[in-house]
Amino acid sequence: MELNTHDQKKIKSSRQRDCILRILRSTKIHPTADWIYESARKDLPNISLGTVYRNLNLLRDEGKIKELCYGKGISRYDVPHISLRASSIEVEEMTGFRIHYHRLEFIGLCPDCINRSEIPWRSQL
Amino acid sequence: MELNTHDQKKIKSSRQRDCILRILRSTKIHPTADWIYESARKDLPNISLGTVYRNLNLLRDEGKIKELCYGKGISRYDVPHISLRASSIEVEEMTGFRIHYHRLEFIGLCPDCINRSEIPWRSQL
DNA sequence: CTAACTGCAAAGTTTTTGCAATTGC
DNA sequence: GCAATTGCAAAAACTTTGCAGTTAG
Repeated sequence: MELNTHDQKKIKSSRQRDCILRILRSTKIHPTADWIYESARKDLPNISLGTVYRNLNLLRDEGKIKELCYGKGISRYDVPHISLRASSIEVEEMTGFRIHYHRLEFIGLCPDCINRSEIPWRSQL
Repeated sequence: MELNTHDQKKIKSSRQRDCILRILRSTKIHPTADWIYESARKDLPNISLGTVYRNLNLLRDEGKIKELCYGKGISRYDVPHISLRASSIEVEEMTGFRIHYHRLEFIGLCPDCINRSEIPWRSQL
């Protein structure tokens, strides 16, 4: 068994995939596969749900879209803790606060500094 | 149709539920329902997958556990953006930075201030 | 006692996949 | 042309639910 980096098949365009991406880019909600399917059928009445799933997976693998996930499906379970994945709603439920906004910062090295092995932010701590 | 706050049934203990909670509290991974089921069968060979699901939902409703969620099940899709759910790894992939740590803040009203309708933090903006 | 809980199996929901036909390059 | 893509339908994967029997309080 060999790993061949040339195995990746080349992607052709298709009206179905274009339609799905257009739908995703023109909505503010985080639609489900089924919502996308119903939406796409207005343009392409014969599109199938299987095609929607195949294209969503393809677009995800390409990095063009992100797959989010809510409380259904293959779920994993954990005892409570505040993590990066905590949502404002979860924080509200935990604290009784009414959350208005949040701020998320990532601190690290830029690509140049990684190469120079500098740690410029450490002196600020 | 009336909403009766006394409708909530009272919870009895059960060996099955105790076992599930014990498993969750003694592992560092985020197990799937099926992993929990297989794990629980070592103690209770006759436990059923349905019981595992019922108890996980019950414990979630009680707030004793959190349901997490990875790339399967009822998924929702979105075009890329940095959101609360972005992980350090995702940020690294997007930016080329090497992330060392992050900071997450939630800003809002405490329970008392909600009642007094004060917005003390607004003057700081 | 009896309401909550259980195991089992069937049903429900969401996603993937096999296949023959179609389409983009 | 030929590989990528599609529609369709069947299968797979995951979760919920109905029911009759069991159990905790």
